[in-house]
Amino acid sequence: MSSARPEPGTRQRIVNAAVSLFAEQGFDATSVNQVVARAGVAKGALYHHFESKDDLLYEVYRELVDRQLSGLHRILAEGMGPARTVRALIADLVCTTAAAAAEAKVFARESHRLGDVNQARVRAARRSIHDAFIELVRTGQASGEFGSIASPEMVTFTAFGVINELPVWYRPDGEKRPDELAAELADLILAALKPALDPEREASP
Amino acid sequence: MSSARPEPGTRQRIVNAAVSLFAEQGFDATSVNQVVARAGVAKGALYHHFESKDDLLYEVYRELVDRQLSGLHRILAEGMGPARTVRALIADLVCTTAAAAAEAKVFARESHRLGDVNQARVRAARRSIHDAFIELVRTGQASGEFGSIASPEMVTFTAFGVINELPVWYRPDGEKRPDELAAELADLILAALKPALDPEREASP
DNA sequence: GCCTTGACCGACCGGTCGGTCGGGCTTAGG
DNA sequence: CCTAAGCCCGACCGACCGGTCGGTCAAGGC
Repeated sequence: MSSARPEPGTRQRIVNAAVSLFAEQGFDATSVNQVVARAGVAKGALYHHFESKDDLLYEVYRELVDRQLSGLHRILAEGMGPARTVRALIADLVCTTAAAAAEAKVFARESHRLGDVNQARVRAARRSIHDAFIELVRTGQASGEFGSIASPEMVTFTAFGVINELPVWYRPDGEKRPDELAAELADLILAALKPALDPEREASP
Repeated sequence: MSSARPEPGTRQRIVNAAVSLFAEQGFDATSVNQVVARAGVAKGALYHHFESKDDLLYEVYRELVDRQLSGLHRILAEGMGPARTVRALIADLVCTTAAAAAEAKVFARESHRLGDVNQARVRAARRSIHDAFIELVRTGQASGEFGSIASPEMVTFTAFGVINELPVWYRPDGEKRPDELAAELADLILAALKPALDPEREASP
């Protein structure tokens, strides 16, 4: 009973300590001694569960990317129209990022420190999310539901730009909840995607 | 004569080497030995011109922030309306960032590694640019020239989000020139700032 | 010709880093 | 009770780091 979170277990404690320290100081500036100290374990325990310091960093990335990818697939599977899908994707990404701000901060800052193999893996996943968003905008523009003021790429870079920077300025105790921020951002992006308002075509009554 | 750029001089050579290495590998992962090797000087030369490795990093920041601040003041001094000012600011920031992509990459990634004093200085400058943009949007919304779909803060975070991420995806040999990217981004932001088109109020005939 | 100045050199230093390894403690099977 | 296996401990290692410092050398005033 009360098995909610009695104790995270050694491995998870190490990951948690690493994430918070990496977010505070950066990956290179954090020593493994600091990590094990905060986790309350000895160095041997870390190297029992992880191959290297880089492996530990990769674990952080893997968790976050997995979460984002599963969110993407879940939303795409619902088969909503472009506008509602864009809104849902933004909401999911913003809330996920806000809820894991420390991980996201590390993610944005230290991607280059990953080894070649892991870096390629993370980049590929990242890119698939990116491409899905581009394709979504393109589809909406082709069907006329979206306007074509900006290219799908620019819209996507913009949306992901804010989201990636979110860990920098988001404060959990701020005045706006993540879902409010998400709604506002979605409003902004969708406003920029409003079709040109030339009243010809079919217009309203 | 022909004094255009005969040789950058020792100090500048060190800065250039440092910027490129910091951009490639990150600040911590770059040793001063690597810097002096690429610059083609000895270690003593570096410590003759700079107090410390951090001082060298600060030099990079100072140059970039100075350029951005002077651009901001120049544009604000022209006294154009909100829309044209927003467009000019975005154009300036995008082009500046694209032209100094390596510096901007370092800037975005390593700000936390600066010492307290220098960090405060850089943050203050950064923030003043930020605040000027927020104020600009707020003014435009108050006068009715801009719509109020999104808060000034969100618009600003969005604009600076793309710009800060630009060094990640911008390629000098890409198909779009920086000024084209800037125009497209400005179009996007201004489209999101279009006033609501509710036909009541004064409307057309 | 001599002396001062400052840019630059590079061997060297104390300290810290990521990573290792022999061993202890606990649990389960026999 | 003994054994085996997995988890974990922490003293320790060699490499390398940022930074120092005594010295070299060319330029220019006197």
